[in-house]
Amino acid sequence: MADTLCYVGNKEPFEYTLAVISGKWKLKIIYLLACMGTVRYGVIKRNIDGITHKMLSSQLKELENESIIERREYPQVPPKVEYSLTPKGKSLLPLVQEMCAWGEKQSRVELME
Amino acid sequence: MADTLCYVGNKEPFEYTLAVISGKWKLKIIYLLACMGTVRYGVIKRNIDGITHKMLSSQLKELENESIIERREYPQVPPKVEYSLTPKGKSLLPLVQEMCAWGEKQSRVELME
DNA sequence: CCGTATCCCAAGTGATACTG
DNA sequence: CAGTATCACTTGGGATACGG
Repeated sequence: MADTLCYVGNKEPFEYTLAVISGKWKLKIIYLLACMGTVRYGVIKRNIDGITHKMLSSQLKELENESIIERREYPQVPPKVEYSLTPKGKSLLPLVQEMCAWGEKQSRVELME
Repeated sequence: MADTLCYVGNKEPFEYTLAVISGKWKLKIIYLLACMGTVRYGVIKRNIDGITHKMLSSQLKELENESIIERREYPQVPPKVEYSLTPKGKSLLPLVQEMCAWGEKQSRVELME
């Protein structure tokens, strides 16, 4: 089963991905940006149920540090900041799609039982 | 960008997957079982760095409740318990593979920069 | 509007011991 | 060996206020 999966003595690829996407809200943020493209801070906040100001800020900053998302600030008053996926972030789209596909499949399976 | 991803008013598939795989150690456990097949409790513990007895127990139980893994107990002394992926768990393999592939790709990208 | 700092509580987690 | 219970503690993260 394992031959194409297990990197003997080299679990880094999997661990690396895990490190990037783990974080209470990161995948949700990535998913949202994948769906909505370029969006303002407030829009993200309103679309992620239950997230607090503090958590959104910190998660966005971490994703930015990992070059998954891009932060664009407009020099105006009141401030306007938009976030979007970087190329690296967009390269996560297959993963996101796989997650969607799996979730869909499961709901179909449940219906059949 | 969004057409194949965004389920307007229906984020359930993504959220459902998220619910299943989120948990501090779940993906690591799934990955390990994907690599090693059927393994005993103690082997899992020894192969996941930093996990405690309590955490491993609770995460295994949750994954079992979600039908991702199967628990098989042998009626002997001392006890022997083996865990493995269920069909539902195995259906997560593409996701795990995608995570591995992405991690690999990133390490190559970094080398080129 | 967006970001950060501070305070503070409680859920989550570790250590330990006990049971089957 | 595998699992559970208890207790104590750490720390994630919520509420709030202030700053740019």
